[in-house]
Amino acid sequence: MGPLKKSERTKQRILEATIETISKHGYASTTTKEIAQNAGVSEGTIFKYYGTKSKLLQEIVEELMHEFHNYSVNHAFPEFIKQNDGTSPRQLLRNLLEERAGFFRERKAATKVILQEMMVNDSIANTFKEEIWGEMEKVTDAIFDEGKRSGELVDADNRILRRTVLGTFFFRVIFEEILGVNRGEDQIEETVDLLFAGLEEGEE
Amino acid sequence: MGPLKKSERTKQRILEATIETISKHGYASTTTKEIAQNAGVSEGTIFKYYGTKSKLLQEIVEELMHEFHNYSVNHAFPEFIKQNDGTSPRQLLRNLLEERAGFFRERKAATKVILQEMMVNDSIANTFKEEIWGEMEKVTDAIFDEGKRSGELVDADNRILRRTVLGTFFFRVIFEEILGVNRGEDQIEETVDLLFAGLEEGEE
Amino acid sequence: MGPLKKSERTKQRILEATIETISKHGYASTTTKEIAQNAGVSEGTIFKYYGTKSKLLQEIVEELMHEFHNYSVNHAFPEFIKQNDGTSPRQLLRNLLEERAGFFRERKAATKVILQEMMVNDSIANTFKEEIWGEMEKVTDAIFDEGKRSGELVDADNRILRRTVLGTFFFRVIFEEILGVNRGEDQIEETVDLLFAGLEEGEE
Amino acid sequence: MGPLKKSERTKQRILEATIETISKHGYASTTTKEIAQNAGVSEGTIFKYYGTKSKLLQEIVEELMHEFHNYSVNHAFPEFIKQNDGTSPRQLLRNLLEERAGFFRERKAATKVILQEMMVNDSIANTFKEEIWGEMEKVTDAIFDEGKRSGELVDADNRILRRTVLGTFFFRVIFEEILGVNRGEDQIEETVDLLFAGLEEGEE
DNA sequence: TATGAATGAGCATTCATTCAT
DNA sequence: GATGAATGAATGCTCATTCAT
Repeated sequence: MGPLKKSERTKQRILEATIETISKHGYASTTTKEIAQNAGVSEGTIFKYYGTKSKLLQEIVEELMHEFHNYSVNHAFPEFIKQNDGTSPRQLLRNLLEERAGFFRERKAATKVILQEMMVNDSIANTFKEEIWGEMEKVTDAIFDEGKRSGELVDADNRILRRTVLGTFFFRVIFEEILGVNRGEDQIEETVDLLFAGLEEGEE
Repeated sequence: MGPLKKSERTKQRILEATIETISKHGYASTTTKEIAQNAGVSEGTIFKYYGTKSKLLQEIVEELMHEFHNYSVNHAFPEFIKQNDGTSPRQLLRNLLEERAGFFRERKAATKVILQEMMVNDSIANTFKEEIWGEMEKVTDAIFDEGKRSGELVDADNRILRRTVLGTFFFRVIFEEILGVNRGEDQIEETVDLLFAGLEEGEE
Repeated sequence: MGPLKKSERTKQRILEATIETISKHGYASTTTKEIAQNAGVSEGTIFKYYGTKSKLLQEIVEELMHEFHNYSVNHAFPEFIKQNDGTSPRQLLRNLLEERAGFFRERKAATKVILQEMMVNDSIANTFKEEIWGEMEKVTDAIFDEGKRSGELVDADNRILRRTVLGTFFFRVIFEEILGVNRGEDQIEETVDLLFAGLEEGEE
Repeated sequence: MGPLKKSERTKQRILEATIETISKHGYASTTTKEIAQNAGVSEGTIFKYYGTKSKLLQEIVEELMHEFHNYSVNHAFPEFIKQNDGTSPRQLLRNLLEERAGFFRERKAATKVILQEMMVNDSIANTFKEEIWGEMEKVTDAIFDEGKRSGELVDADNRILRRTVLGTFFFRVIFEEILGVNRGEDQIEETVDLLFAGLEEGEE
């Protein structure tokens, strides 16, 4: 692919400025004037390309969903299938969570925008549930079911297993990365190991 | 105590309508007109009692913090100390999380308001970190340290233990209760049990 | 007359607070809440006694006009008539201006209110022109005419004589007393003497 | 110079409408809606150019002060110095007052705005005292001192001389031009002559 | 293509006024 | 007689949006 046309570069600059700005103050408190300043264009230009302010938000959501979907299809699933021969559930989840944490970490601002707006915007909440959550349900179900089938995993309700694994994961992504509580330097790997081994000291 | 004075009742009605309304659309998108309608008072009355829109938000945060603090001091800590003789860490955490989940469940709308605004309002983020998170760090540290001392708990970094326990907890409170993903009927108890036992089937 | 009834005292307190408050910020920028606080009563009480905010202003104007009128009839005119036998115009004006300066000086705040509102309120401007200015025209005309008849005064148009005398007078009252420019300690007497003698050094 | 840019013309139209409107009802009673209608623009446009209502007032004051200062430096002072050889104080004051009366007469509305607000706005009162009054003190002091030195002027305190001359002047400007009392057709010249000769008929 | 001038509906906030107690 | 609770119309100001150039 050749270099982007000038107008495409302008569109992109606007989108980036929008993500950056909204992630700081929220969609409703961000003005198109502010976005225009941060993007280095006039307000008129924003409306030329995106029509309305709310379409800017839609665009952010759609872009992230699209990337997430691509990522799943091109990255996570093939990997999972490839390893499906002998890799342990522990290792599979380790890999999965490590990769997805990376995905969101590289898109911290856009992720924050979606988390913010998810709470006040039903359409975004639904998109999240269907696209992101739905996808994670599918993958984890596959891992859990296979793990239980092979006897490697405790025989618990997938919903509870998922809460444990993804709760820990989202806590890491949301609270630690974005809000900055409980901050540390570790890899997610040791957390997964802990989950698998349990918090209680095994007696022998 | 006798019945509230009329003006106190009005103040309370306004606050409740504010919580309800903001929790649905977010602070910035909620108009004082909307709040007034939902509270059944005139806009003027809102400003008579609360001065500015942002003080309404402050009031919500402060009230929740105050209740949380009272709850911790009067409820959680005494309970914890009373049981500190022989109760296992597993049981202590079960009790703690069950109670706190109840606290937030009873204040679902106010909790949602704080979660929303935490992401765009530094002052609220800090209040959360100091008051709520700080308190939960303190209690869990006490439990973890004592558990490790008595050999009942695995010897891991408190930060990682906490991520596992509180991640699972907040996931339940935020995602399940408020966003409605992964919804089910269970008690938090079985999740704690699972955490303690580990996800992996012990071999025998 | 016996002591004022309680309600009369309250009315009076309100009026005084109104004069004091309006003289500082102007009628339009003064709120009834502010007046109520300064008078130590509730806002409701103000409306009980005066009905509307603008009637408070009317009342101030009317009271000052009434006092000015009383003052003229009971004080200035009899004095002027009594002295009308041989007193010089110079002495008559000295007395007149000295007394009226005293009148306004004792009612500085109310005078300021009227000067302020005169510029934006036609009804008050007319009252001023008719009551105060009209009266001063009448008295000065009498003095000027008699002075010219007796050959003691230069034969100039009364309008120009009046501008000289009353301009100097109002300058003193308005600018010096109220705005504080050109401030000093002198009596108005020497100014009148200067006016009569002229600014130019007579040659001899 | 070419024609003003469109935006400059709009700014100017707003300022003129503001002066005209405020001079009629006073700053506090004038609404931005009213100004917008009189200027033929939308309210938004006013705020685009001036930010706040109070900055509009500031702008009026500053513009008048700027013009007055330019006028003094470019007009009055050079004239005064040029004539400083043999012109009599009487003639100098005649010229000075005639010119300044013209200055204010050409800016009647803006002058009225400043007089109104001077009484309720300390910052404007100070600007008036420092810029306008201060300048007039300086010029009149120069004339008075030189007049007294040359023996052409009576040996009186400058403050009293000034009250006589400027009182008469401001009376003319404020009361006659703006409030319409004592109205006539004359030039200020004869008033100055009267001041210099004195009100009293010289005996010979 | 991109701008900046202009708009007007909508917002938070104020304040004179009413009225039950 | 006096209060304070409540009102709602009006205000200054913001901001997404339009459009001529």
